[in-house]
Amino acid sequence: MLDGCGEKAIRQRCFYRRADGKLPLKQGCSRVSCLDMAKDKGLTPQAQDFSEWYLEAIQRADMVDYGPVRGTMVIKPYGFALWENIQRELDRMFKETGHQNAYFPLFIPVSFFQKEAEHVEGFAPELAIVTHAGGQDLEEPFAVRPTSETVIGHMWANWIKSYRDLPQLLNQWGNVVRWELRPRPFLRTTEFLWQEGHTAHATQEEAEEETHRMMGVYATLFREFAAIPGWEGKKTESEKFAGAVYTISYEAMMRDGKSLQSCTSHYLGQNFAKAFEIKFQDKDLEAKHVHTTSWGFSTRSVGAVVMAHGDDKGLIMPPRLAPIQIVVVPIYKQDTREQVVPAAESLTARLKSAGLRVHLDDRDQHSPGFKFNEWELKGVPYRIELGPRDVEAGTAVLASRLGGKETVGLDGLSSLIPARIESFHRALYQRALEFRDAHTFVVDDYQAFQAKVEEGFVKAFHCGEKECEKQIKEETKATTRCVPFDEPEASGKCIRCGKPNGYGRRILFARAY
RNA sequence: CGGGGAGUGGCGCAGCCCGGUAGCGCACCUGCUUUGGGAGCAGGGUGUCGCAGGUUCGAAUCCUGUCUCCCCGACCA
Repeated sequence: MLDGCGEKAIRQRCFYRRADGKLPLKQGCSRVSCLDMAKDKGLTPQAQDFSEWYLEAIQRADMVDYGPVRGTMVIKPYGFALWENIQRELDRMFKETGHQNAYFPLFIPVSFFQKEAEHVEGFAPELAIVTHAGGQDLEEPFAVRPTSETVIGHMWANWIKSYRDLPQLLNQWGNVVRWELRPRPFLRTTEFLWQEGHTAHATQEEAEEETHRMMGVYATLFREFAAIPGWEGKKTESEKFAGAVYTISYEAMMRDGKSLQSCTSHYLGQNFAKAFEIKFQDKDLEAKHVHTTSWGFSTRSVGAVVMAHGDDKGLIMPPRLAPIQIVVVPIYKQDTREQVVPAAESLTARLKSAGLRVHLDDRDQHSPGFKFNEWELKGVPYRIELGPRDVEAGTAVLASRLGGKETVGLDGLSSLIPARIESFHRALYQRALEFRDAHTFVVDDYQAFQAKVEEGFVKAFHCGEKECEKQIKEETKATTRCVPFDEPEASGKCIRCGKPNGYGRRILFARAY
């Protein structure tokens, strides 16, 4: 029999499928589909298997590879470039809101985690603990940080004496480790990169204001840069951060209708202040505990960008964050090469000096068609095709990743592209918003709830009891995502148990990553 | 940790039942012809067959042990 893509290959992301999208037969496929490869090098369609699509898309776009230890990943240059662009914008906004960067140690004494009851309970199962170092067992084992509230609290206890030392507005860029049982690249990895902000304030009001302000920064990043609409709202008791008084999150919808908790901001009250004795003397001469906050945004957001915008051709990069905003593909035969390539080079140089992130794909070993597909897979917003006919006419073909080609004059390109990038951003956001709204349902009976939660987000009333929430999760796989801030006040009966609603409005449910 | 599957060139697989010294496709390298939507031909390199024992004249293949990975469930940015 023929060999090639057996059944296992289908499951384990052999990239070659039949052109009709059907799974090849176990044996017949084999070579048949392999012969089809030349014709069909596409991704698994999203509608067929979204999670398979995701894994193929990020690997073939060359963003990521698996690390040797389970649950770890290598972020390759193309993926890291996206993260760097996210970092740059966030870091700028953190500084604009008065924060300073600092760095706290990776290793934290295990005993620190035991000082805050909820915190220890929440994080104990996923702590990686070092018990052996320097050739011998350690007297006191230390944890690899899963988050830094405890070390920072410990340091603050020394640093903060007076109300004059407040507020503390700190941010740290770094890595954390959480021993995850079911990892997926970007979405859930054992080690991940993030930013964690930590602030300490004299009053509750000020700390709560900070909690919301920073969620606002995150929302700006998502809406204005990543073009991802979402819902901001408060987490229910069972979904909040371990050790927080309350948690607010940004819930974004992926193209399979599932929710991705894309970042969180916590009001920690005086929980950590009491556990770590962070006290200050106030103006009224009283000794008081500070109020703290923390807020985090991780490389998970890279997964959000992929899953919120991508289509069957691959990624679609939001242009304000795209590592490459425009790719120039010269098209030539041997005898026209000398004519086309220099023109493409000078066009690239002009676009670069207009402040755009441009790449000239002058590889000789690939055909233009191959390059078109590859850059579409990588999600580059705009492509400029430049061939001999164009050079002669002083034009170029401008192709958008959202569809459509047009012939444009070479002279005006440097001023045309920035405007196009802005309209691309708006169109991408609009597209995501329409998708989100088309997949969000207001529901009042449990049967409809069960049906709709398979298609997207559901807004419904809930009693607010943990046990009831748990039942819903078991029965539908859906969890409470948040109590959205912009949801109008209303009253009604709990979708499942019929008791009076506990939040004064409908809350958001969805299956989540 | 419970249930299922798999470890063979970079990737995906065949070979194993019935032991005889490893093969296919893709990728990669070289050359020529190509290049406006995934190019063609010719030549070439690539393996401690997951690891450790055992059986045997001989093990990818049979036996024992062990490790790892993937999928499904309970935790999470």
